[in-house]
Amino acid sequence: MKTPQRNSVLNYLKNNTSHPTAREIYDAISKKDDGVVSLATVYNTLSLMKKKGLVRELAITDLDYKRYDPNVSPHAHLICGDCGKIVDVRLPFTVEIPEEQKQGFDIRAGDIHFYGLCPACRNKEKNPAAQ
Amino acid sequence: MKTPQRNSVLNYLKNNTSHPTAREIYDAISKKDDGVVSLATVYNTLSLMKKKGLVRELAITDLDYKRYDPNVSPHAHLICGDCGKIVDVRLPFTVEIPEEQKQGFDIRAGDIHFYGLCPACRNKEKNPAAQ
DNA sequence: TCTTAGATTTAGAATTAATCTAATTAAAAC
DNA sequence: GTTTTAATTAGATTAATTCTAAATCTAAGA
Repeated sequence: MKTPQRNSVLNYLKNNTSHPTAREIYDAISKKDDGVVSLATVYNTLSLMKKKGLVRELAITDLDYKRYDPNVSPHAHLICGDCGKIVDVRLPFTVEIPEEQKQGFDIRAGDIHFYGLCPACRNKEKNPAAQ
Repeated sequence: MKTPQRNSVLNYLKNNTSHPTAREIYDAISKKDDGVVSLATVYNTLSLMKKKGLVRELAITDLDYKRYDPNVSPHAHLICGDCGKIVDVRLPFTVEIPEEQKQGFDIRAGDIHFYGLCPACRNKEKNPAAQ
């Protein structure tokens, strides 16, 4: 059903590559649209969008919150273990499990996450004093 | 430091391919060894093992708890979206990001997760009445 | 073997993301 | 406009994980 709240969430996520948490979405919308949505509705809407395949939910090791990605085309993620920044990567190949390794599973989706340090945090590590 | 509690956790994880949660580890040890360890120590020990590279922590979309895998050699995971079962898969190739796509990241680890239905849950879906 | 300093364990409290509940409000069908 | 159904919401609830501070162990040196 079309509601202002759902439109707000949809609009906020459209072309958003920051992989926000539910609370970040809530905070951003609340600031911009002056309180048109509650946190519960953000969760409800994300759950709905997920069911419809409009958003991917990302659970990432070492990050405490679920993150949401409106880009549902195949891609991997680079995650900074220091600042938590997440960026998209389009891999120039597809990763598929050979049939004989599937152990009877019917595979329907996949996540590929790479962990490391982003450029900014690499610098910080080299020059801690520069902070 | 060598303690009975840490040994318990280590032994429980050795060759364990069930990807248990912290609580599952705690429950299993408590039952077998009759209370030699507290839940806090299980968490402490897992955190230590993680730091030492003896265990991998898995955050998996749709599963609410972190899971632990003592198999730290490169491999992917198949995850059943219905019952939550996780099994290891050794891929016959390595997945690496081309240098020009790394966006300055220093990559140190990776997770590859495939989501779908395990054989048992595929059957359940076909024959719901057979339940 | 005894002592002791430092590390480990622990119960229970605290934190907090996410879910649930039940009442209010809004949407859309007619 | 009325009615029916779905959506929103504040606040309570749940539960994984972390924190705290006190008690207990470990291991190495005397």
